[in-house]
Amino acid sequence: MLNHPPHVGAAPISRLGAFASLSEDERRALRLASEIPHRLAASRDLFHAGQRTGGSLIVLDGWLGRVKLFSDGRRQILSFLLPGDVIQEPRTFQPVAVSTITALCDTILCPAPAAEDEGLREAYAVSAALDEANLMRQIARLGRMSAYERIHDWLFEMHERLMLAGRAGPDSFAMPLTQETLADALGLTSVHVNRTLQSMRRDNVLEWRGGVIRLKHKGASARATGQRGAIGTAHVPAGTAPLR
Amino acid sequence: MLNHPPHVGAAPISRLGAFASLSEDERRALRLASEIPHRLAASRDLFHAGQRTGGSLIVLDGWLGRVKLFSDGRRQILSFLLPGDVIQEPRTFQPVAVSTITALCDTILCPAPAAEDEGLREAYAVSAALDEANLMRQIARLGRMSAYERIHDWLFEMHERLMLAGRAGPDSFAMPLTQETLADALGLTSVHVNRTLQSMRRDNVLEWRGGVIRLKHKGASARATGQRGAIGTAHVPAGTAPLR
DNA sequence: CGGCGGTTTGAAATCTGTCAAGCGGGGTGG
DNA sequence: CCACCCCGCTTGACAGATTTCAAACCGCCG
Repeated sequence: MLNHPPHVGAAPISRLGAFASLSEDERRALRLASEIPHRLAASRDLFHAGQRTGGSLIVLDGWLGRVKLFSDGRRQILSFLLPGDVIQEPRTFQPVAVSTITALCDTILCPAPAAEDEGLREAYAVSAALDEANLMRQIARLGRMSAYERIHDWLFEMHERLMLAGRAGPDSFAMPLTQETLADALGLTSVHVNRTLQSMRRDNVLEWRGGVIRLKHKGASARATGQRGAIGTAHVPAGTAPLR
Repeated sequence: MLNHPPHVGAAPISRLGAFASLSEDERRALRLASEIPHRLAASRDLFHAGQRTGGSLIVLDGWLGRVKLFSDGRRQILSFLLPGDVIQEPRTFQPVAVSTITALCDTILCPAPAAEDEGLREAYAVSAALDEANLMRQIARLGRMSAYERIHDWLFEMHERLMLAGRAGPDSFAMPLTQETLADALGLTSVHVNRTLQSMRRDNVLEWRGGVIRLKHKGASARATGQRGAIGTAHVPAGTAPLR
């Protein structure tokens, strides 16, 4: 019982319930599923060990990442899986797995109840659509944003998503990742992530202490790196606004 | 009849047929659908005009791109839609459209036949799975590859995909895009794309004349930009290999 | 206390972007 | 038919962002 915080099971209901109205049966199914949690220690791979569960999974606690490793050691985190997120069962015909799913810190997962009814079915569909939108957001981030903008945009995405799962305060959230991991997600170097974070602290955009990030000026927008002219003056790019 | 080359209708059957075995009925449905083509002129948006077709579409000819525009003019092409590719009907509950689909050159589309049978259903599913894999490949490309590697990897992806649609030779394909467009896809500047292409020509990696790209050394791997050491010595990163 | 992982800092190298100008082909209109 | 223009490709010089390499610092745990 004390194994994990009491609210762990709440994330899926909070998130999926925000996507579609769930029947009492469906909520119960989610609650039941969360009673049979699987633990995955930091830096362990999902699906690599024999732990094929034969179905989709839901993240109850901790962060996972879809990771692509290069043969020379470079690493790119393609996407993050946060509490409440659904990990779809890998399709059998899927072309050779392009990526692995790795626990970025200690995590807890549970099986995703089958969508026998309307509510869950829709919730899963919305969840999948959001996942895809987030992949695209990640592409835009890597392709056209400066380091400063990338970090800023990423922090807000994480905050929005954690809010959905009921895992974030109005302007803060627990950040379990290392700067190096962040760098692997944003296509940067840990050194540069560090420097950029410092400049954000100087700009009074955020605080990061004791594993908790606090975003300031929630309304205000980001300042572009050090760039000048057309780009430098202001704003987070359009469409970077809240996704839902 | 002479409106468009005779083989235009072949792309969908070639590509989807490679994903699942299609019944004669299904092939006929595809052939029939391609008889009612919609044209979309270069730089026009899909779904923006009133041309909601009420269903999914298939690309018969030309290239489209899923594009994200920033308020300050920056542009990122998130993904490409080539002949034979399926454009899924935008879901109604989809969070505000993050992207637009734009014709990158003159294109021809046709409605996608409903998947009433096993074959097409699976073909569409595989197609969607591949699309997702390609999004991830794009993320890895933007996040961890040098300009030289990005272009190289991208060219090979296009070649592989065009092969599926029967639209590429064993080592060449028609390239309808401008270097500027390529830059918007790879998160680079047209100037830098130009210089990098030249260095690839010097390295005898490719030829690009008269709108046709010829890839040399198909087997051989890329040389990293000008980097030295661990990375510079060689190879396209692992997993960059053919997807299927 | 020593070691370890993660964070900071500094200085220099390199990649990529910016600005600006020239070149070249293809199409259009006179 | 030719002048002209527009667009896309090229080139050069330079500025700026990000990486690389190396070392120091810090909190924490055994």
